Amino acid sequence: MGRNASSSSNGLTKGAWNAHEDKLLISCIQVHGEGSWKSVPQKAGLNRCGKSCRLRWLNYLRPNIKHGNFSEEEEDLIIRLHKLIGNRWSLIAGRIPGRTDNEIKNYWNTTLGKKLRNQQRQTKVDAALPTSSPPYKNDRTAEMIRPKAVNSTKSHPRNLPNVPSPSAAAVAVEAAAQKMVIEERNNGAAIEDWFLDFDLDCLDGVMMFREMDIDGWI
DNA sequence: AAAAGTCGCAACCGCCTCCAC
DNA sequence: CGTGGAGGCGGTTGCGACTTT
Repeated sequence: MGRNASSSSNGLTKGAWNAHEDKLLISCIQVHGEGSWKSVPQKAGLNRCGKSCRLRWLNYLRPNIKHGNFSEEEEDLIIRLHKLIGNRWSLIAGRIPGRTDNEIKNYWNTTLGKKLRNQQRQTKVDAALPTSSPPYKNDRTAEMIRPKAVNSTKSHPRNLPNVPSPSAAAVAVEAAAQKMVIEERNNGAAIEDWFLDFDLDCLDGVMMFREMDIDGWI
């Protein structure tokens, strides 16, 4: 799968990696560590650019990377995180041990996104039928928002979720997400991580409120 | 059996931020 | 303070594998 090996205009090899190249890269990193990627090709004796080496290592060769099907728990977590923070794949990947941002992104673009769109469509059909169950009931993904692609979310820090009113928990999520933006700018990843935990708790709160609302409790 | 269509995923591209100078 | 290079990220592409007709 992937692309055939070919040479770029600057003479560097492009396309699919072969077993020999993988071996060279692995042994280089075992010896020198994940230091400066620019110097890795030279150290490893590879005719690749540093970026390509980095990508190959991070997405495929790195130890403890899980390959294969996503579990239901992982799927659920991806959906929840995506709802919360949008297409920030590296951040999502950081929450799912053994999965890479690229893999999650691919999974989303192929399997999950499609699945959710189908569910959404089904929800609309159900909603149109007078005897159908209320929307959202037992469906955490009914309001999935797929943010339009932007060049870099670093310059557009958040695609904030449109959590439905009138839930008080929704307000809390919104506020926490806004705070994340500010704190991210000011203090970096540690704070972001903390707020992500907080937001996940809030998201559970939103779901609870929503179901209570549907059930007529509030 | 073979052509056409679809899917899945590794890898590339281009933009952004960070940081050393 | 401005600049340039490196690393990181998300979007997109290319192509083999698989499925359908």
